[in-house]
Amino acid sequence: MKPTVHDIAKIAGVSLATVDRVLNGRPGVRSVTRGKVEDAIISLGYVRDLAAANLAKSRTYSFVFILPANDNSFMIGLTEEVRGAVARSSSERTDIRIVDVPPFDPGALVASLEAVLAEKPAGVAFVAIDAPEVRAAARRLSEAGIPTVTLVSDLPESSRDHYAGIDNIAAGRTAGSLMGRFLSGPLMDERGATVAVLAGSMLVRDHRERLEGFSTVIAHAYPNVHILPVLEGRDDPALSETMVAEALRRNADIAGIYSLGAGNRGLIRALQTAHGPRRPLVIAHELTASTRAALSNGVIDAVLNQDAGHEVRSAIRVLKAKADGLPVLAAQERIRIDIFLKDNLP
Amino acid sequence: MKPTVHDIAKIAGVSLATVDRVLNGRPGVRSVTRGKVEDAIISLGYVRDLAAANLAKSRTYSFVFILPANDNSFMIGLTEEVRGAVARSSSERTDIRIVDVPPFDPGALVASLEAVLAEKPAGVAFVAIDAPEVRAAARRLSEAGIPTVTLVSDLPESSRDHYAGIDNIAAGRTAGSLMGRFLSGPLMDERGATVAVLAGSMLVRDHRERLEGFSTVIAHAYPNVHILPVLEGRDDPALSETMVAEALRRNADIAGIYSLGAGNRGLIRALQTAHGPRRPLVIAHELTASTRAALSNGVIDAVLNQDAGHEVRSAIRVLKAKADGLPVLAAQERIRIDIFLKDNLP
DNA sequence: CAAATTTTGATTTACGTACCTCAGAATTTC
DNA sequence: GAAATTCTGAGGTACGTAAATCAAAATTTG
Repeated sequence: MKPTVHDIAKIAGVSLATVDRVLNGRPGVRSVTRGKVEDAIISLGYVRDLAAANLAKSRTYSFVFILPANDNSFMIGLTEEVRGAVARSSSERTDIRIVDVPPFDPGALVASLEAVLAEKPAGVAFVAIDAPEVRAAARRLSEAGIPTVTLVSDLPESSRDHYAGIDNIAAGRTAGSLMGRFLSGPLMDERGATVAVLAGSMLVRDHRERLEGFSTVIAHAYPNVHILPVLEGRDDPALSETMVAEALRRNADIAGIYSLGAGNRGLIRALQTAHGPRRPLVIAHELTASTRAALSNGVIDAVLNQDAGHEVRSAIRVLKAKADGLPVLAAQERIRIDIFLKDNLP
Repeated sequence: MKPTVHDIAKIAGVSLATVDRVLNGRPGVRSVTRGKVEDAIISLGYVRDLAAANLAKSRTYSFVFILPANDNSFMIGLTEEVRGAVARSSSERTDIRIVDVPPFDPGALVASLEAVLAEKPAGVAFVAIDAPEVRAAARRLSEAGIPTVTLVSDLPESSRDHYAGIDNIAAGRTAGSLMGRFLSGPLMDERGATVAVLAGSMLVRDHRERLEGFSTVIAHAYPNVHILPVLEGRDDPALSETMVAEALRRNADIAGIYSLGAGNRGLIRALQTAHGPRRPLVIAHELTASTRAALSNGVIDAVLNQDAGHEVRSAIRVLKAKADGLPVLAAQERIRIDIFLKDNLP
């Protein structure tokens, strides 16, 4: 039988009330008595029954998810996943609220974080923007004892408790390695090969990190692959399309394209209308309806993906664990970089 | 406020006892009364509080994991993951027991399943062997109302409730696609390229399926890649090593090796001692200490992996859900094929 | 040493559900 | 219409913990 508070009281020779005071850190216990109770807890190997405790407290975990009101497929999918979690939340004693913020706007994010801080939720998840004022707001949350998790985009060297997202440098390295290997041979002559990079904005940390990883691997392992200046398409379909089309026109010898942002719809349109000597090798990020279709019909060769559903569920698990002061299973919470070819599409 | 049984009683105009009889399918309720209660349940949107119910029943889920006593790294890791789950199980109202069976022995597996059936656990997970008698034993379990999950290796067209493992045909296709792309160019001349396949045994379903996927992609997309007859190394390090060494000696032009079983330690040793004109391109399965090292230092080029921890946790979640009659979140329970290059090693 | 303060015990109620008993009401059977 | 049977209500206890009250004991303070 699992030991209960009653067993502790019996072994320690104190009353239930005292055990309760020790367990819940309430005042009014001499240190000698506290010691006796703690010894009993250890010797019995007591672990609090969380289900019973939550029932007694009639506790619900109230979490807030702050999400950018972005219109790209990935962010829409992410929001959808959080909605799904909201739908399931009642049966899991969680009460999840979604707060929308304008995208790429540190000030708005800070304002949201402040507003959220005021209502003292049991935990906050947000898509970070890498700015000092955001870091300061995160610090105020953690100083108020509110567990915080960054989602998709991290805020390193801050007081966040956890990051639910992929390692973007590793993602860029992986893209670089695939690009190098796929290009070696058929698409590369003795003069080397030229590769274009399409990003959203170099102001966003994820994009910077992916480019960094990509460039590093290319420079070290595939020195005869040349990377053109980055095209910043602001994750906008129309802008991305014209930029890519323009680049293809100007550089007939583009052998590969790495799309590290969310401008894939435009990229795909540009590729479908272009008619160069040969189709460039394309590696993109995020499996959406359009990238999936492009992968199937050979317009895109590989897609690196982060599973938004996993990220959301992981964020919730971590927030819950932190709220309960429980340890986090690191292996379970590591968000993986999925590599999809047309052959392993789910 | 979430509705409770008390609210149902009030709305339906019956007593708590009657509500309880309806909710738990106990006899002694006229169909008219039952209807009133059911209407109230629906109109209130009542959902039973599982935590409270389990507390009242002082219920623990008793699950049994039947695992082959195999000595390869993957199975050892899998067992380790189940052990970890056992360690955590007390705090999750689960009581998991591990049963060892001799590997590759359908009779022994059936005997274990029978023995387990006798003790009526709340759920069973087992690594299936594709044999009619195993299928029959699984049927008896499900007829007894015991949820069953196959782990790592499936038993298709059986009465199992769920399969916690990867799609091995897709894994083989992915390996084929990577092999074809990586080979095209530097390692392939106009005469094409030769590829060797190292398997454990063609009697095991996973291995057959991986080979099937691999061969299909190669035949369709890379017709000038030739696959040598499969080497069956029985997942034994020594045997695998001699078979690979022998093959390399006989076929100096082997450009690629696909290791789809668990004979990687032997394979790596053979590769390290061989000194052909150029290193073959190697794709293997399962990220273990040895494949990880080989990936880092370039002996292996890509590793396809299934995360044993995820499989075990998924199996437990599914068994729990089935035991409670709850739906399963398919997206969460899909086990993915991880592709590791040296650049995205975790 | 008395008064004030702190510490502890005993007891109770509550959370939402399960399960049991027993009495009384309603219905069916003869 | 009486007897047998089936249904229903009222009430209780339990699961393991939280949280509160109030009295009694121990300790510290003046």
